Amino acid sequence: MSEDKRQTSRRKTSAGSAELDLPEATVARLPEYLRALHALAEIGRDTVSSEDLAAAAGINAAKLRKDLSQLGSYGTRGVGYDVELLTSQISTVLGLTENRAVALVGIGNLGHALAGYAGFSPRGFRIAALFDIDEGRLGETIGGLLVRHVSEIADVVVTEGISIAMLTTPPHAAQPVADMLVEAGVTSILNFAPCVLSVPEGVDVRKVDLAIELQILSFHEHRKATARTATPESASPKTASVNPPPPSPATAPGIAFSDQAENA
Amino acid sequence: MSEDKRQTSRRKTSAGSAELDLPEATVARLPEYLRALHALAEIGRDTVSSEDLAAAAGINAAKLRKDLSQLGSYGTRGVGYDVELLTSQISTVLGLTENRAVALVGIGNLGHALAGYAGFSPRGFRIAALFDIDEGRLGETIGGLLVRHVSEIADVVVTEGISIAMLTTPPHAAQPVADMLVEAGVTSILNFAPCVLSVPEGVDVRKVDLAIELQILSFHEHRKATARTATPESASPKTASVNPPPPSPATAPGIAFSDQAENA
DNA sequence: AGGCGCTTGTGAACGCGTGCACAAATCGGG
DNA sequence: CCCGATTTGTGCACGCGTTCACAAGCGCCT
Repeated sequence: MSEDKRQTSRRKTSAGSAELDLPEATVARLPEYLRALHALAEIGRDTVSSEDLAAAAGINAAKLRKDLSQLGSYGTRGVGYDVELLTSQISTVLGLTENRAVALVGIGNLGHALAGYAGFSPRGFRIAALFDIDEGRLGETIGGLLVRHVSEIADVVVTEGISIAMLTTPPHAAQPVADMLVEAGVTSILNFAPCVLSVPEGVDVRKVDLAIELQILSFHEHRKATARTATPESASPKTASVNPPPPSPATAPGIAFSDQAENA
Repeated sequence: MSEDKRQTSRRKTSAGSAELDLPEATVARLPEYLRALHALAEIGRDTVSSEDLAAAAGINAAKLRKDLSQLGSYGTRGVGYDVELLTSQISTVLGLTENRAVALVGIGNLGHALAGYAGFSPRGFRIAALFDIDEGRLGETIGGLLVRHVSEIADVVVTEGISIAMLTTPPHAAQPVADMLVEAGVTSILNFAPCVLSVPEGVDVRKVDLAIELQILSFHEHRKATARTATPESASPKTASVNPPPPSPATAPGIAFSDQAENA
């Protein structure tokens, strides 16, 4: 994400906790593998081939094997991967062994929804504090959690041991709030505000901008539309795209896709 | 996103609407440029250098120039880019000249928030229909919009001319709903459910998984933490990362970063 | 009119990520 | 004990994306 390229160039510290620097692309896929593994465990699978796991994660099998090998993973040739072991391995690498406390700043429309979202806790996170600047929201409790004033960030972040924060304020408030969070000791921010954040080195920022996602889709829509009018004879060949045949599992072998929805 | 690599390999159709196939990475950045341009226009700038615009978008200047050049853009050497012209260009390429109608399926915690989110309409989108399967929500209106039953998807998508849908259902419901949407003619889906969707060729799916974003941040937290304990002498050199110096703009030249928060 | 400074646009090198294809390894059966 | 079926782990090549550095172009000032 950030421009930080330099690594400590450490590989595997002698013994204790294996320390390794994975390619960013691999890191971004590990959570998806983890989710797929949970789904597989829930339907009773105890081992998986790379082919099956890749299908469940929506990813190329070779890519998955390379990812897991870089992780120093313990698969068994001729058999596959042990679901439980691999789950544990990835969880450890991602630092999910402890439930991480997360702060949420900006209890507006979106913040309210995230505060009540049940999908975080089974995946390693616990929303430990809510903050807003609006006096009108301060008394409110959401899911048994009190909405505090942003001026309490410094105290609460320390006492709750928070290192990750989600930012759902209006864009004009995002930078000052980010400064407060960093000052308090937060070193990772998930930014939902449509603006660029400036943070000191050592702090990671990931951005989620829903309008941007839609605009990217819009581009492809635009391209598809103009391609359709430009070459109208291509409306029949094979990719009609509108009213396709029964949307059956036309994707991959292995796991039946109706099963994969079985996760929380 | 999907595995669809083959392009129509079309470049610039003779006259009318310029047709060009941009690299995916460029497409993903164009919306960010657009947002930065809006912010610049709001503070009165009518021309921008690639350096300034890149800073406002949080991106490398050379990358920005290459992106815009691929777009066939009209900058002026020695001066920069005309803000209004460039805004219009990018908007056209992204297909944002018309306000696109978007469907939202799954009016739960998150869906409710998105339905009320004010940030879509100024960026080219209009939420035109809400759907849910839960009887309890059917009567409800959000922002003057009625929550309909999913069985009405087929009708409403056609009459409203919807081609993009956002999916905020629980994961087990995502695939069947996606099938219904595709069947109705939707060709782009923004999926918030933590599961893999199987769609026919010609349909684009983008996934937004908030827990995954947190898990990626968690990895970096884990790495930073172990690096700190492994080499405790590095706690002083320069990147203390906790309680850093006054979080001043320690990032880049060009635009003062205190200005960039001024966008809507 | 001419020169100078500034900024764009792009050619070229580099590095990362992806995908193929195969050797190595493991299990089960005969 | 050996053999074949199966699946992992990886060396290698290719392509995309990023970055640098510079030539080309534009405006302004003298």
